[in-house]
Amino acid sequence: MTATGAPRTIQDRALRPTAKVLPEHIRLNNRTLVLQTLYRAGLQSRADLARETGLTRVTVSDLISELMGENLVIELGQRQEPRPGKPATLLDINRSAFQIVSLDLSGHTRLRGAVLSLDGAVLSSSGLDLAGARGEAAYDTVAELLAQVIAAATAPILGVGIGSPGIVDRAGVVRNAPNLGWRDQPLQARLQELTGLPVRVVNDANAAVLAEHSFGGADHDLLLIKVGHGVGAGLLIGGRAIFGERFAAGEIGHVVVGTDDGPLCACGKSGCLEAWLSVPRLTAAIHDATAAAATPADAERATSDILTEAGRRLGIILAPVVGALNLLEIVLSGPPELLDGALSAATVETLRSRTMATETGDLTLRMTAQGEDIVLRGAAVMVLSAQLGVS
Amino acid sequence: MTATGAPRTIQDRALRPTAKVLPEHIRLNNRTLVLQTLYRAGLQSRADLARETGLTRVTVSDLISELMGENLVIELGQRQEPRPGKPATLLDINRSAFQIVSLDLSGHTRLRGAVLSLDGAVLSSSGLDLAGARGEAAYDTVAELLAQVIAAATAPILGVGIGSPGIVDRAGVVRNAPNLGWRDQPLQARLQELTGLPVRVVNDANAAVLAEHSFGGADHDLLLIKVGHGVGAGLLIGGRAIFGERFAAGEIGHVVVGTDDGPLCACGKSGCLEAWLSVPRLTAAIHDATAAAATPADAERATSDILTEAGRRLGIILAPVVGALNLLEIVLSGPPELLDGALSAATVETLRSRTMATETGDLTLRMTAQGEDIVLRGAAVMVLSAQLGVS
DNA sequence: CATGTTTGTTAGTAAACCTTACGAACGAAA
DNA sequence: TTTCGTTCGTAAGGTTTACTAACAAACATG
Repeated sequence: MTATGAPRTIQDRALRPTAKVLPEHIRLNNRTLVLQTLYRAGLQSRADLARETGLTRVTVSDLISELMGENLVIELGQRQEPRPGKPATLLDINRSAFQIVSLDLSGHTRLRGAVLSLDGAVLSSSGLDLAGARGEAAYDTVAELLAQVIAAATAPILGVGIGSPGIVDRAGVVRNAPNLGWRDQPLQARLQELTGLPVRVVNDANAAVLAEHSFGGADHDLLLIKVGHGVGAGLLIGGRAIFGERFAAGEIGHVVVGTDDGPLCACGKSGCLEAWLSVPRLTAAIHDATAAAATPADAERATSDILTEAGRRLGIILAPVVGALNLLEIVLSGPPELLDGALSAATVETLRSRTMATETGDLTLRMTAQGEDIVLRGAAVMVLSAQLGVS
Repeated sequence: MTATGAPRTIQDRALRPTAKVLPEHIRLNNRTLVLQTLYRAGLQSRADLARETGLTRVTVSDLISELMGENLVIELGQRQEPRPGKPATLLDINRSAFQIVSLDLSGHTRLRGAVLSLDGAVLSSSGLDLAGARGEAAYDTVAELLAQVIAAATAPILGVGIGSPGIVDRAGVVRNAPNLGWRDQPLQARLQELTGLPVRVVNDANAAVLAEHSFGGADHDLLLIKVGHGVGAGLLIGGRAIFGERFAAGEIGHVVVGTDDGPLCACGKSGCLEAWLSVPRLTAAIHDATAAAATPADAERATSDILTEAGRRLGIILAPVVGALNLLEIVLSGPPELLDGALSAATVETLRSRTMATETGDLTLRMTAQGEDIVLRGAAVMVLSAQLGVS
């Protein structure tokens, strides 16, 4: 045989096969493919799904009957458009049959929880003050909030998604979360045991970037900067979240910015990003400047200067990341009154001036449209992805 | 049904299914799995492969007979170890049946080519001076070198791998390579047409990082910095190369370092990484300092200072990337007399001092062991991956 | 009212892996 | 020397999957 006759691999599908594949895995893949297609577009007939997925009508029918048996898909009557041929039976995900429970543990003092629809809409929400609880007390507070939210659900719960600050591994163990006083806290396993529901625990910034991807119309490569009590990042490359070898990807709060020192940080270093950009630092600086200002105009100018400098610092630290990953889309999440103005303008300006113009010409930086629910919705995406393969 | 009864997906296998799967895809996956297992470990029996892959002996036998029919696998007699039972028939990839042709176009003035074995060993190599050729003339030079190397092969050629400087897209079109005077040069398609062989063209730094991964024992997450006439990076996350949305990932040469200006760069900005770190800049600076030095000791001290500062600059620009991606392994490729000493020591020191110590404590930075053949071997990895699914 | 089109289903086929069973070849123990 | 248990590779038959082909139902249109 000739060399050119050497076989092509499924390289486009998965770079290297890491496990054997059996016929039943085919079924799972195609089943999920159909579910995903239905989830994204909604209201389609079996024939539509066949055309969209490339499967035959026969196979789609078979998969749909399986999904209907599990109450995941329902028929919604016949299509009304006047067309030749037998009218199509419209299908959709049974969007009201299940609900998702999400918790956001990233608030410095207050934990939030919500019941969400399968579409990611917040149906009801509640909160609980952490009241300085740490360690096991913090866990108890989380469990109490979770019980509250579960009780508020009005349909079977598909699963529980939780966005936690700190370093969270793939098994949902919170390796380190200083604010909650947790080290190696097996939150996912404990809550799964406690509730009997499927639970997924992820880092809050990673949850946020998933929400932006699924509900914010973001592209496959996306960097989300979450500014709050601390500063963290969530990174999506090729539609996949990046976790890092020690699950600490996105932990850029304590990376030093620039070569001219800067404010002292709680971690002991000078000029960390968090020392420039965290909400407490910014509000304190603005407060001080406003108090010292002679006129309202002076105060406004001083405020703008502070935000511009913070934005510039963010741009300085992001420039190498944007260059190395060739990122085109950056999203900011946090208080819009701080981020959405002089700060983000300075960040874009700094990024453009410090990277190759030809590559960053179409770089976009914007605020998230998800508002404060971004972590809750991202945690719901994790549940959808884990339970249905859909997102 | 209950929510917990909702089906699990193949999420661990592939985040979201993007295409239908047919029975024949199973075959391809398992066939590649067997080939890969054999490629990495070598000299195994069918029963060994069955145990290793999880497939049954029956299936492995069937796949092996298919692979033997394509001359990709051969039998090598019976295992000699005294064990109970029927002795095993040892198998291996037919490593001498095919060879790989690689080109490295990243040299500023000289193009290199080589014939490699399936194991990535350089069997013979040759070179051709670019002699200032640009555009179509540069293409002709590449084609001439390729013909030379192909003629030197002593077995059927599995494919041609090429590492090119500049921005290369997934189809092997060189979007922009200033040194060669190429814009939107469809190098892969042209050379494939010309030679009738499968051709893969990738960016030189991306090829290098693949070589380090496959032959250098590197982990799944890896950043390779290639220092030459310019400075580029290749990035591997989860064992997959990162290309970027505009295929410009790793183009960090013209990202500005620090907040204190720096040398003027050819691109017009001040303080670009390339202005600190490229080989021409370093050698010129060292030359000047040596000439100005009063004593050999002064010269040595000045040289060390220059290299230390360059290393510090590299550390400054890598710190945000290392933090954002939680990288633990960085490899340098380039002239060891410049990189392997004060420079890399300063880079590690700077990285440690500018990122979270707890996360970068086990960060390693080292020179590549691949030497100057790194791009050639990486290009060969591309061929192995594309043609056999093996690497 | 006949015709063509579209939908969803039924029946049968091909491909892939699996389980079960078997002969061949070997070491160890009776 | 013979018997037994082990291991290897192969053969036969079964299961799962999706495909092709064919068809009835339901509709629009000329």
